[in-house]
Amino acid sequence: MRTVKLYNSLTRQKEIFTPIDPDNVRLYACGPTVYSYAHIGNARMAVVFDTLAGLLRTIYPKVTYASNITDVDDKIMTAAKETGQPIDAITKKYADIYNADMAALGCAAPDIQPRATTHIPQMIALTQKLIEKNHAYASDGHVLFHVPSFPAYGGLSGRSRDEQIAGARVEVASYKKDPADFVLWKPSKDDEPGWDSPWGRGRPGWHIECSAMAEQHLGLPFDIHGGGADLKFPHHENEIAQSCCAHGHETDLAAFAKTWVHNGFVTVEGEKMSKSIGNVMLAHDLLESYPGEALRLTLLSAHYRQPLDWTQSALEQSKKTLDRLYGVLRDLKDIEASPNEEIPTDFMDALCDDLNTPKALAALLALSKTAAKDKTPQHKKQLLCAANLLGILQQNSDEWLGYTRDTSDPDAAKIESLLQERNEARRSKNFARADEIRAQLTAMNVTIEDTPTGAIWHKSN
RNA sequence: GGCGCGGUGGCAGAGUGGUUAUGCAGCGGAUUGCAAAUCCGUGUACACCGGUUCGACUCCGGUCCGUGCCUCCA
Repeated sequence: MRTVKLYNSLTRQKEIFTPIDPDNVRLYACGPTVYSYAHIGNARMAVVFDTLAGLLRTIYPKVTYASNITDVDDKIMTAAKETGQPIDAITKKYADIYNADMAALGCAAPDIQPRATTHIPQMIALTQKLIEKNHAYASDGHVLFHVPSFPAYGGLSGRSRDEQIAGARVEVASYKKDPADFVLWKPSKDDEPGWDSPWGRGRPGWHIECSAMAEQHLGLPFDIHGGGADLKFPHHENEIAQSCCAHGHETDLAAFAKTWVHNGFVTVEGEKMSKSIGNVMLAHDLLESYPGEALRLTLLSAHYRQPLDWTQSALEQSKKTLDRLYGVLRDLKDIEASPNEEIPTDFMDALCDDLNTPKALAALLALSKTAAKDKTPQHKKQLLCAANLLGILQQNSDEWLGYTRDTSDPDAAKIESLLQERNEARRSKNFARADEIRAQLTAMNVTIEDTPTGAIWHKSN
């Protein structure tokens, strides 16, 4: 059987991935807080873990992929205040948009998409457990995790508690026993969302939800926990602290999740993406002008752990690459893909080596070259299988390339008649007129190709 | 200040102790009335300085530069 190697942030090395239960590989990735449109950084996380889940599915009989939606958070409350909309309206709206946008990027829906607000009792129970075990304390309506009670704290991000305090830029709240302590539960004002709890009406801190939801839906320990690199500290560090301490695994950081996978950051045209610079690229907006597959390919064109600079030219290049691949598929239209064919070894080797998508893509391009030349059912099938694993080439090639005829298009008749006229002109060697017509069609976004069997055209976009 | 990551040909981007990454662009050619599309050919690039080695872009040390995180953040 094939094995996958993954870089484990917890051990800081590439490891051979061995499932805890080979009959059910369990994967959790931290999803978005739904207060706005998903940006290209959110999309990278979704695409990376979708691809990882897909790879694992080709190897193991069952994969359970959970990715949460955070629907209670101070940022959401702020958005509600600013827009005057109710909180649930906002979270529902943006959760739906998130799912639609990620689907457009070729991401399969996670098997489980838990929401924080439907897991409040589990979070309260977990918090109580931590208090019972003296890892947390109630203070001034808050419940805080007491970091000094967990000497192993900091193991994921590799920083000692003292270092954090030295580097802290934030004022220490008075209700904290220790500057590093973090909130498990906090009180809500009357106009804020809240739930009854043993500590009064309040709402959960950010980190506890993932601990509670991962435990409930996947069981502990589970195989892989993922998310953006920036979540390593404090979010993932705190998840580990909560979950390990609640279950008496104070010395074993892997008692929550065995393998930690973090994707790198996305910059935009060389700059950090931020609201103040105004360069936040929203998946939703990009999908207006580019197909989801082009966005997806761009996100997979760098290794997932490397930083990715999002540029217009990278996006154009992805589009071009897809055009060429679809062109190959179009040439193979009449070839029936052979029913069962293995995914090519070098392609799989690349993906299995810590999800090396750029290398896999190179293998796929080599494969497309072979397929275009040999035109065999086997090669076609291999190409389709490999592309499927990357989540590309899922569409009809004619449609992608603009060869399909939309009869409702008001230009269609005009294009046809111009093409006719050009054919006439060419036959009578009136090339000046023929070129004039081509220029006219080019202006209409129509590209002509003269083939041995006659001229064909497609819409260029 | 602390912890981390990275500097590869015009651009994007893998990888390796000694052998072509790949793609885009460019250049040359085939094809075409001219194009388009396609095909063929074409680039000894690995920040700098030392060290280890028969041999380093790849390992070690240092320098410079860029960048991320340090309790809002995918």
